[in-house]
Amino acid sequence: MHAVEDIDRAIVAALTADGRLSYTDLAERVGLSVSAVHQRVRRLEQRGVLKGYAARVSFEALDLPLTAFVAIRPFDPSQPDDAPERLAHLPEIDSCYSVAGEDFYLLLVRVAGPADLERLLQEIRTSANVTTRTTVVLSTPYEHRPPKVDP
Amino acid sequence: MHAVEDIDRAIVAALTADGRLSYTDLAERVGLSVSAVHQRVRRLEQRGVLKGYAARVSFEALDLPLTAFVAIRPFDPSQPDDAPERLAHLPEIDSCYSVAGEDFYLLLVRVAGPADLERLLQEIRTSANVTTRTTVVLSTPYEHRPPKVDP
DNA sequence: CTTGAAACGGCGAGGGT
DNA sequence: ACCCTCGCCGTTTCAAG
Repeated sequence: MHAVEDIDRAIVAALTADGRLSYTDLAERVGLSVSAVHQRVRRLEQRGVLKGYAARVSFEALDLPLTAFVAIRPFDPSQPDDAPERLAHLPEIDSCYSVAGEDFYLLLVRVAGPADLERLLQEIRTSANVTTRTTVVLSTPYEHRPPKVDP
Repeated sequence: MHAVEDIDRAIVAALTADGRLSYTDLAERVGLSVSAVHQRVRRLEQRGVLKGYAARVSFEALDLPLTAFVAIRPFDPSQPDDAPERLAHLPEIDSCYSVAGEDFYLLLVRVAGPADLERLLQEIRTSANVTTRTTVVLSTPYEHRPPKVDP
């Protein structure tokens, strides 16, 4: 997978900050014609550099004000480790990271409150046969910042 | 901030999965006219339920293949705790969570490789006067899944 | 990469239930 | 209050140079 350079980086940076930018705006921002920009975006998409577009939502507004990290490790390490697939059906799980260190996976979860968190933890433990260690998020100073692409 | 319900939930779910859906597609998906959907989306945006739109990028393609979690706590807990602001200038930091538990903050960072991670950790320690405990991410089974909004 | 032209979608006005 | 139809205009998209 090749690196991205020059104008493409500017396009990626702009779309990362505002995924709904029109090709017209994008074109005058990078100094090319609309068609040229359109073509570059399509190439970036089919190369997998741009993987898609998503709306940013307020989890508070969706009644999911409680965020937590859940570190998990297998109850029986000799069994096959398929925790991610076993947990994929739980919509409260935002992300699943396989990590080095004491734990096997780190989950980022979003729930309505402590009661739902308790229910979710029990569900995680029984679904994947794992133990959990949970860290509650108190506030989020910032999240999902656009990566630097200009250097 | 009120809860979101019925049709609005469907709109949010659709835009979370594809932030570039046209109002035409959105309209036939939720069974309303284009104008009605457009109006609802604008209300959701100005109520802050929809906070914006962003392109999803491949961090590998951007030469940031190494992800890690960095737990930090102040070297001197008696000093004012302004770590988030002190670290905000570092573009490698994707997210900053204030957490309960042994640590003060949990950072999600993305870098090009171990050498850059080392540099970043030194920068974090000196910028915010903190100690760090780093967990390297080996792989990411899934990330940023759309929240459930249908029930 | 650019121009140019056709098709499409965004977006507001006005009226109806 | 909410929704629909209608029409204008900007945007997307493709063909040709």
